[in-house]
Amino acid sequence: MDGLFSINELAEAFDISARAIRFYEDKGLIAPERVGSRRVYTKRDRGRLQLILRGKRLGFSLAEIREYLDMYDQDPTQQAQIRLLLEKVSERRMQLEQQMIDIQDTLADLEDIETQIKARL
Amino acid sequence: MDGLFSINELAEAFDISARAIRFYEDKGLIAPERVGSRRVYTKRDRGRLQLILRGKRLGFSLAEIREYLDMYDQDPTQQAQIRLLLEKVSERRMQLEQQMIDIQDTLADLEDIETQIKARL
DNA sequence: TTGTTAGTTAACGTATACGTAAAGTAATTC
DNA sequence: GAATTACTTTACGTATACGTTAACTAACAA
Repeated sequence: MDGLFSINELAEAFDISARAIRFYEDKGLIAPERVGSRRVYTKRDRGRLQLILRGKRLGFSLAEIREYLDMYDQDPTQQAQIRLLLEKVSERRMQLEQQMIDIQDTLADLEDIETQIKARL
Repeated sequence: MDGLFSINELAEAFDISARAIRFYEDKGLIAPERVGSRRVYTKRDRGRLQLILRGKRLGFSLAEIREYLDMYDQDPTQQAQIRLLLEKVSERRMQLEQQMIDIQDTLADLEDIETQIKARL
């Protein structure tokens, strides 16, 4: 309630499994404090998790996401790394644009099929 | 030259490996004729391959793509299946829209970082 | 004290989509 | 005829991202 979360609270909030969250920890993407053996997540941890999930939706691998998170943690003046990220995002945008075209093509195909069906009625 | 292609011609044309094309055949997505033991692809096979690759770009699994290809082959008046496909495509569109938002958010973050970097100079 | 709930670690299992030898064949070139 | 090119099948290997037991612990309730 005071800005701290349990693993299951976060899992529910983001609609992922607790197992997944532990897996991200195994891979070094997130590192919550412990109270005894239990994981306790701060607001900042929560933000990191959100970044992880966004990265995933963008199609990046966990290894890539880890690099970017590390980058965020370190000196933000490392322009070379920022440029690398910008490039990756740019690549992803191009893929997205291709996907939009694919979607449009597919929808056009579906319309053709529908038209044919209706013509038969 | 007369509308027939070898596996490597198709591989080169679509910038994928011949191994991938054989794999799609293994999975029942495509079934080229044989001349002796060698695969020979018609224009229609080529069209199927294009559909396969489009499906992949759209994020569908080979198993799903196979279903849709089978659907194309069968009686196109099976409206229930057409509706299923329309639904799937609609789902994908929603995912795409979320991705667009993710991209925009990420770009906004990157701009913030760039701004901070420039402020330090 | 005995559940019950909520968490933990460890480790093997799974699905997808190919990559990568290995070993063989068929047709063409020298 | 030997070599080269272009294929072929078979089959094991690989990476990613978790799922799924299994077995245990700590805290609180009945």
